[in-house]
Amino acid sequence: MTNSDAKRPSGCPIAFGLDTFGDRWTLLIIREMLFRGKSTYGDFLAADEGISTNILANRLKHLEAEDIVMKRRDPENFRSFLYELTPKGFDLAPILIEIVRWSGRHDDRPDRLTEMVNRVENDREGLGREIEARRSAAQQNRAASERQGQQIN
Amino acid sequence: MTNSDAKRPSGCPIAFGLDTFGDRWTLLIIREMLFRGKSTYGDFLAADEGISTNILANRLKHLEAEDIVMKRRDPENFRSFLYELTPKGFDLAPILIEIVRWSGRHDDRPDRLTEMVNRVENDREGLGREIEARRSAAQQNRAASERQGQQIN
DNA sequence: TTCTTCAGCTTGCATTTTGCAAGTTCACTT
DNA sequence: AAGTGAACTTGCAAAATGCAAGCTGAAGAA
Repeated sequence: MTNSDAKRPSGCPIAFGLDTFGDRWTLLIIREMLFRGKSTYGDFLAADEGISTNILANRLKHLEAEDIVMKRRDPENFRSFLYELTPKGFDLAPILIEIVRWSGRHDDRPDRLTEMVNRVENDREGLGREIEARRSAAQQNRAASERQGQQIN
Repeated sequence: MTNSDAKRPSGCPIAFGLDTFGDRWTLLIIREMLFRGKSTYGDFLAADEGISTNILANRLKHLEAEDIVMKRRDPENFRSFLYELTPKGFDLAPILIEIVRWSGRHDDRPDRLTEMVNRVENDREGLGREIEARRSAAQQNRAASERQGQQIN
């Protein structure tokens, strides 16, 4: 789906955002990339929530079409692919961080994990640097791929 | 749905948030309340995106169960109801604001409306005050309702 | 050079969720 | 007593999701 065939062409930026990443899985895939440095199809399949393979394939295709992720061959393992966030994808970080903060305040289940919440509340700078590092690494990779005219399929 | 019967009990705060408000309609309902001061079932039905009545009823029930909205009779029109955000609901504001900012940066459709984006980028303080005003008005109303032991159905 | 494995999908089908339209209830209004 | 407006509820068709099984193409093993 590109921007022009949005399901809800209401002009509202909230609606636009939800049309782009507002389903039950997309932000979890982004989380894997942004906060956990994951990058392969198998990584995403292995995430705790158990996304099914057809949905994952569908969402990755959608995210590529939206220019939120880029797919390229893994230069170290040529039968695998790497999915990496674009700048547009990295820009989703503040949204995810605010979701983490909200959940940290309002999830009162006894067994909730607080690692990510603690990170966001007590080491926002460190987290920011980590994400920034991933962002510039991704940029290096994009540049390198372009230099090599790298094939994608 | 209460916190304890989450669809994805992974312990991740992102997953928790998505289980609570991560469908295609919930945040649009919240938007009507938070940014547009809307409060009735009819208001929500009339929103641009055209939510259907059964889905709306379902989501409002869910939001009430999650303590994100409260429902009470309209004291000025006793056959109508008012849906108002709780503090937990108001706390969603930063998430919506970050979605607006992201869309402002990345929605490049020619006909996109920028009113809300402009507001967020150029009058964040004014917007903050407006939301804060709604929050304290809601608190007054909750207090008043409790004083009167107001019935809800 | 064929055989196996691994990563990344695609396909088929049952279940669930969504969307649309029509009908119901209850509190007023006339 | 009949009518109207607001807030739902119900029934059913269409779409999305979830699960399991199968396919494909690159690498490494035999």
